[in-house]
Amino acid sequence: MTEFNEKQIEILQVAEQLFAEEGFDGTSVRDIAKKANINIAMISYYFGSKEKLLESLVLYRISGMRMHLENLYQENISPIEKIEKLIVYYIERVNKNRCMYQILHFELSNKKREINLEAFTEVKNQNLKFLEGIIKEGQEQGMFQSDINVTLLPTIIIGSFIHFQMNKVYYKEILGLKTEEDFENYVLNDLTAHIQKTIKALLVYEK
Amino acid sequence: MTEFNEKQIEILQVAEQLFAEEGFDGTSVRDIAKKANINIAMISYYFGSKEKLLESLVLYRISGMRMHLENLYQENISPIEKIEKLIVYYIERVNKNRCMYQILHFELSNKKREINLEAFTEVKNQNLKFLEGIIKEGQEQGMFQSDINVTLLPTIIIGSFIHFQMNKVYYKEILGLKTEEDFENYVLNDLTAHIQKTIKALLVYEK
DNA sequence: AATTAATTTAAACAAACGTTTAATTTAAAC
DNA sequence: GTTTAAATTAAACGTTTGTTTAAATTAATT
Repeated sequence: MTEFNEKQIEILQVAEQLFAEEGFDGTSVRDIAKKANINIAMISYYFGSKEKLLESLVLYRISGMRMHLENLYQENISPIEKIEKLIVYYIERVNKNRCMYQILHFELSNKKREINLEAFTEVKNQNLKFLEGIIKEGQEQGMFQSDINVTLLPTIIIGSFIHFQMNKVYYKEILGLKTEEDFENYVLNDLTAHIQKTIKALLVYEK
Repeated sequence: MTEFNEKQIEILQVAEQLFAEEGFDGTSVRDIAKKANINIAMISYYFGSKEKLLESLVLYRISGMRMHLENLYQENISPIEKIEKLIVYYIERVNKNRCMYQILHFELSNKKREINLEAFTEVKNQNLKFLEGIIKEGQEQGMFQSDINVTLLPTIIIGSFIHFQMNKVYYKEILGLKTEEDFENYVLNDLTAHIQKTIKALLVYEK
């Protein structure tokens, strides 16, 4: 993969923020150029086109999304504690890459552009493998139930988190979270704890 | 509220599909006019502008989104069965209004347009009230735990569902769902059951 | 110091955008 | 049947869009 120089990374970061806030089609190359303090032509010069800028951005971000779970997997703690930690990792990753997730969320369901998501699929599959390992360990120790749909566990974790973020305005109002800080704290404490509790409950729940 | 005539509803439906598939900014009034077999000027004539068309669309759809839960609430079944049914209702509603949810999901996080979502908030709050009632009933009967964060229950239900829909391509591949029908069936059977199980587990889970 | 390559610029390009106009057709009211 | 209103049309409006050009500047190489 081609590396990006400082100027290119600056453009990528500005583009990421704008694409997330205004959408890809809602952002013009002039908007990007203005915010990044560069000439419009630099976008074509460096990336080829606006669409290829998006492709570069997706590639650039996803390559840094891999979670490093090897250590967690081998830690000498109970499977239930591993699950708790894993959920924190999941949420941290989605939270850190909020903008990219927002962009992907839209692009995934947009019929007019097709972006290569192999790298993203690979990351997800790898995380799923780790999760499977932990679940299996818990099942062997008799702590978790046997009929667990592992594929749908990250669905709950990430889905709940993203839905909460997307409906920020609503949740801020209904939960009485006045500042951005209040919201951020709620996400990292209450919401995370709630998701942890949910997954743990599901793992030990018997019909 | 002003009623819409047949022609207007036709335009609204076409616009809904296109906005969901290509995004608001990715859809031109010419696209809408072409697909609806009308002249471009008719959009301004009927709705004023493209933005006002979106406003009309949101209003038109959300007014029909209210779930009618009065009967469910009074049915002579256990709280746990009520929860199961309620989840089916939730999923049915989101599934039926998939396009609108997709549009809202994007518009909610788009900084450049502000759409009035009072009606949507009202619908959500009302559904939350019903849910609260059922949870309370279950708690009084000693079936549910006492420390339930009711606000975050729909978050899990709707968030998981939407996330699953958004990542359709990925899940179709990983779950071996070949046709659209396979996918739809998985959603209405497996995914729904999984969400039901998750919520039930959470309600009875003791630390 | 001279030459080559890489970067940056302002200007121009055609195409597409949302909206408006003024003329025409259709429907309704009298 | 005439008049008035509503619906529909093609054409044009001024902007904005993404991209390209060719000239100017800066950096790297010899």
